[in-house]
Amino acid sequence: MDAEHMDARKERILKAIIDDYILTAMPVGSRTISRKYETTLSSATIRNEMSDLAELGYLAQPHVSAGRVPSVKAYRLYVDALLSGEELPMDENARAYFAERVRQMEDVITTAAQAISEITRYTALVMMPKQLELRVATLQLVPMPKGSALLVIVTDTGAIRDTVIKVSENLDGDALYAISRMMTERLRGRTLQEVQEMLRGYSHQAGADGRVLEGIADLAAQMEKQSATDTVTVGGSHNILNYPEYSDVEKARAFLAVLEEKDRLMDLLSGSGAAFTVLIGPETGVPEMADCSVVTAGYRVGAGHRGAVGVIGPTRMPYGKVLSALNAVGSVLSELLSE
Amino acid sequence: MDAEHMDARKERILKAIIDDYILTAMPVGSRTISRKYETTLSSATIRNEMSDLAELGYLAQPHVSAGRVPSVKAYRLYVDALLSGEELPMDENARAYFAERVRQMEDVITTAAQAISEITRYTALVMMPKQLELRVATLQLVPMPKGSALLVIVTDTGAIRDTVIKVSENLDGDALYAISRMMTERLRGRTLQEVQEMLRGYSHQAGADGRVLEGIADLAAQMEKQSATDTVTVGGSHNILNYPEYSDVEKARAFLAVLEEKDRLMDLLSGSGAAFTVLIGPETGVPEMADCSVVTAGYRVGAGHRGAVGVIGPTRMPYGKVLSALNAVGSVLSELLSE
DNA sequence: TGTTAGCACTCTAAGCCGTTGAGTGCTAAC
DNA sequence: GTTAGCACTCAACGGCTTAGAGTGCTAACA
Repeated sequence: MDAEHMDARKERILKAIIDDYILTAMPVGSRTISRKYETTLSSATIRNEMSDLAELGYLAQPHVSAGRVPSVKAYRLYVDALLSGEELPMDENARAYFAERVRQMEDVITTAAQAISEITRYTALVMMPKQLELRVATLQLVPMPKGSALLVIVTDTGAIRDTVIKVSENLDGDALYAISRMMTERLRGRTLQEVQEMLRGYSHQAGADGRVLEGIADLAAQMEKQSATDTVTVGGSHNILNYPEYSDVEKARAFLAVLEEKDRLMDLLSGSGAAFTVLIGPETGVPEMADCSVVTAGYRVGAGHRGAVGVIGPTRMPYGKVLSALNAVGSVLSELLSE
Repeated sequence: MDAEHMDARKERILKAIIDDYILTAMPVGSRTISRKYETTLSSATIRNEMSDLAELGYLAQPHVSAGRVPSVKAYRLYVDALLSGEELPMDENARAYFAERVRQMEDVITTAAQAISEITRYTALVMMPKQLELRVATLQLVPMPKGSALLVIVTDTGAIRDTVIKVSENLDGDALYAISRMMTERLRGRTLQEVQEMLRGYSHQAGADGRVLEGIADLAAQMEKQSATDTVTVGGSHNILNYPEYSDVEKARAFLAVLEEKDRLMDLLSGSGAAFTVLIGPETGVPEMADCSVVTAGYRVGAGHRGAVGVIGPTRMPYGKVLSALNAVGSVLSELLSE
């Protein structure tokens, strides 16, 4: 039996099977296709075609008297067709999620994760790439009640971080501003790394309040630590429970446990660097997600740097819709973070 | 048949049954008690006692040939004994969780939720009470690259909120500080409500950059909105999957759905106002949590105000351990937030 | 009077059919 | 190349049986 090659009809039938399976999560029989999709053909004809498709490796049978289920190879074909198609449509209401609170990078990232998970009803991943060589732009002390002050550091990229430190009770707003000015003058343009080195040296000297110097060094260290490594945020983690693939609590637990391991998630997101990536089932390399696919889209953040947004859901997911959602959120992110 | 009254031995047996059930989640038989807990008594004797306890309403039988399961009344007795006992021990390593990042109130709350869920392996709730009448203490603009500035508002209670706003490109650090000083002078001591009213009035006038005024008003509005209502944070929500009570995905989903409804959670936390509260099963009034108990502990936050920390877990939970964990985290919170 | 051994009884959980129905593969006719 | 028809397979389901856990009761004992 020569395995026949794909022709247009086979492709149509395969697509119909995938579409139906995505909808129902149940093996698809020849009658279903004959009645719902290819009404001009009888179920027997569909059976012959399905048999060929099975031989070509596009369909699998859970058991002999069940319908057919798309294989990884089938999804691959399906997705590749999608990706090579014309421009992806853009889910338009994505922007609405960002209407209000655009504050810091972290907020934007969290909002994005929430937006994606709500739009798609799957688990969302958002990756923020590391930012090396952050340089101090401004440093300021804001007076607070009771001998405290809020230390704010702003970097050249616009990242903001603050912390509360103790200062002498007799420093008023003007005094704190004077210190801020002086420190900004000295530290502007330095990398976080340099700031720490400089201040650790100073701190034994006299001069300004030692606690201020220490506070600055600590905050710089913290900022560096947080920004020197890619971070990934998860949204809608328990959406997975909505899908019959994970109606077994054990499987669901294993899945959720993987979501806690940020480095494994990183591997999923830091794909080829292409605009879109789709990893299907075993391609993810994560056994606990054998029934899942990971769809990712890149977004620009400033010069050259790239982040990624993604979705984890059952292999049978409406890839088209997911891709447009990611496309939309990715664009909004590029826009917000490239300013 | 007169229902006998409780005596010391009945109480011991009941406690043994509860302890065993907490451990195993399986109906407890008379043999188990006779061998593991009351080794001097035969199973027949235990059976007689258990029969009495059942008649008194402390034990239930899933079916006639199964062991006994503690009733709500039994848990109540067990817990009340616990609560009226001597001082609760304090889980000592709770403080370790707060070692590093003590920044804003929100951070503390989130950390607390995480700490509780990790210590107990249950779902944690942390309630932060509303703060009416917040008054502005300081207001400051920190220069940022490219015609932006970071607007920071600090209240008399030490709450901090910031937002990025656009300002004229030609305002340097000193100019921004001058504006900050002026605005602080005018707004210090005003409630957030008043600030908004004043600024909405101004904004049509000339004077300072209109966008600054608008930014301040917006931020004040946001702060007020956030602080005017009790908020509740959830940690470790999917810990529930660890327990056989929720090995059914449907039940687990319903449970997780309730966790999203903050107002229902509020009802659980805003209990009697006692130091500790335990709601057992149906006492929670949440049908989706019929197999759960809610344990809460209050903590002080500033003058008079009270927040609450809590745990949601299966009715058969080690109440003693949970109470000490909550006690410990509550104390740390009181300490951190009363400063 | 309280404790215990013994025994009959009950009821779930687990395994074992037989049946049903969906869906296939193959063949023969169009 | 398409289709009707038919034999065949296999999971899912319900009914049945069995094994085992645990009870309640009774009678004997200290």
